[in-house]
Amino acid sequence: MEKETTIYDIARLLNLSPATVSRALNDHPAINSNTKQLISNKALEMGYRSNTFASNLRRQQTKTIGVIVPRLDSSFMSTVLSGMEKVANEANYNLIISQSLESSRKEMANAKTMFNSRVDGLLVSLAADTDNLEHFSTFFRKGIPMILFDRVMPQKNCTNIVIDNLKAGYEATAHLLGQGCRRIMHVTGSVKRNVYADRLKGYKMALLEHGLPVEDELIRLTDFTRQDGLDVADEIARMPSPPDGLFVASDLCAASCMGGLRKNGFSIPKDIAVVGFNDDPIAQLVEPNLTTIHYPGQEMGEIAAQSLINHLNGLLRISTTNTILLNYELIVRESSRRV
Amino acid sequence: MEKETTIYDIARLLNLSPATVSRALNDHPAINSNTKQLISNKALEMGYRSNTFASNLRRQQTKTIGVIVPRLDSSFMSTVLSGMEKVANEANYNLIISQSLESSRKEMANAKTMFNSRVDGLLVSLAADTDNLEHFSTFFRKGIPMILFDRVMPQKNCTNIVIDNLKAGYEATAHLLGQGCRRIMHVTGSVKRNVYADRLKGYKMALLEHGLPVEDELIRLTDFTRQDGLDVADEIARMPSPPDGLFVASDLCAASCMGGLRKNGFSIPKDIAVVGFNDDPIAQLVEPNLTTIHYPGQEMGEIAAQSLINHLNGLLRISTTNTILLNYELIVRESSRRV
DNA sequence: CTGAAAGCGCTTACAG
DNA sequence: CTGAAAGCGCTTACAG
Repeated sequence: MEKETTIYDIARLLNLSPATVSRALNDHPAINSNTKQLISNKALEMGYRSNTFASNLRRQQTKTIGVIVPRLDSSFMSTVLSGMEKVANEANYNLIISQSLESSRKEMANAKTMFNSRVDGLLVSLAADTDNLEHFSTFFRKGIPMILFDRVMPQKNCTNIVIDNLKAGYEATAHLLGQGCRRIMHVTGSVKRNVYADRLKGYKMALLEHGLPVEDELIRLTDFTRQDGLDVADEIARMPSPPDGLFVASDLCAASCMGGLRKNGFSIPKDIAVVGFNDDPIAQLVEPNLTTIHYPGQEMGEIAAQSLINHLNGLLRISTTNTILLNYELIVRESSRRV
Repeated sequence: MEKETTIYDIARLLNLSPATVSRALNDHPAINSNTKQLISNKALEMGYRSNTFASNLRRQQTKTIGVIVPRLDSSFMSTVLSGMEKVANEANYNLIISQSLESSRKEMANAKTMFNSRVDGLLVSLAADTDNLEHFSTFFRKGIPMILFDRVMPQKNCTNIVIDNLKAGYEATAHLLGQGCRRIMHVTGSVKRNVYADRLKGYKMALLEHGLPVEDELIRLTDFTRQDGLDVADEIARMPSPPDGLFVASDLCAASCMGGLRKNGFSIPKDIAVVGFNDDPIAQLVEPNLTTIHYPGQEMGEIAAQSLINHLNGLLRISTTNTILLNYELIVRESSRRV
């Protein structure tokens, strides 16, 4: 194992001071450009690589961003992370990624780990049962910036990055109404989370606007598991007057529900039209293809990471009222096309 | 922003030396247990957090593991990463994750970044078109350990973690034969990759063993895209004597192919029985449910990370011949059940 | 069982 | 435009 070259080695060989070498390597304006050239050539030649730890220790920053997500193994989250990775990479930041597995307790533990890793900033999407942001107070006190994305919560000095879930929920429901549905069921998740609460509100708003009643019987709170989808299908089959439209706030769950409905003899979209949410790959793989809301995961990840990095570089302040809304899109496929 | 407490602060308040505080905090055996107690209480009280950068700089290690995968947004890879994260987290290692997007060029760039980040070790699954491991030679030279998983390549001093893809491919094909199929098509990916080459070998072996010919017309090399699946379905529909069995080395592609086949009037499994690979969630969401090979992603991630960490801690040497084989399982569902 | 001292590799305020 | 010097916060060989 060969020894690492340091700026001292370069300095010695070039009869310069380590200070000058350091400045040149960091493209400091005060250094003569010939000297810079000389130094960077030598550095290359000697296979020099900067020691991040020494630099971080000295600069008192880590060049690391912490990411806490509910789960890693979802198609949506993968695209988000992919976007974050891209941006962070380009800006020479590293990502520390951890998952809360939808548990507030694990989220707290993760926050603690991130704190001890001294991340420069935090990118968080909340677990299903998180009630408040108390466990992030250590970050707020230290002035470490945090951005919430997708599953957010209003918080002073904390940018929220979301789509307009209310409007999306409204559009999904309105679409079903436009296809002639008059009795629409909505399957959603924990209403502690903005994403589900807002979609539900949008659903209700669409119904009311069309003079239809909001019936508790037609609203199901689930965990979006495969089994939940099947259960909902069975329930529907047992109902005296089953719904003719179904809006599920998750594609995966919508897909399993469609399977269950078919087993129960329902024809989709004839008997019951279905709309999902997220535009996961699954939407185009089930039969009939699933109508859904396209959710810009990659973009959301990129924007979240970029905003945080801009803030860290002083290029953008994360202020009190800062909410970034991304565009979504209703994508109509066969599962809901009736007219 | 309050100042960070350091071991000097603790030492001063306790009238001890920083050396003793450092040792106590690291649970050094030579330190009196009362002193340890005293120090750790004080540290807690003062909200002390160890500075990893100073420690890493001094110890000349980074406590960081680099991970390079073909893509982040696959269901299989998510579970692998989830397993790695779990193990790394417990062992106080951080993960730097990057994706090659199936490109050998990007994989080289990633390797370079990892090298400059001075990762303690590397966990890699190869891109589709990678021909050799030259771009990792800097790591080999420096003695930085590397473990290959899933898409591997034989390499001195490099553990490979895989399932027996040949046997799995054989079983998938033998299962179709057992269901009465006599003309089986195989859709696979880049045969540069062991996973696809081996499954193909298994497929051929099963055919030969049953006295059936291996026909080039029945072997398709694809990228496993949705479109590839549809194209294969269309090709099948145009064949004078279409296959009665289909083994696709990817669930996602198998699913889109099933959709295409149905559009072309094929009934599954009656006209054509289908087997996929990986046991992605999609397998249980398509109709009919997809027979597939269950692939232990989470476990693979855990074992890869654990092996690397054990090696770094000197608990296990990654030796020349080290290949870890994980168990897989053929899961029979409706897409292939004919008897 | 505890301490003094050196050093890991950088960066930067200060001086010239 | 360049340098000398201090310091970031830890760890550890050596000494006692």
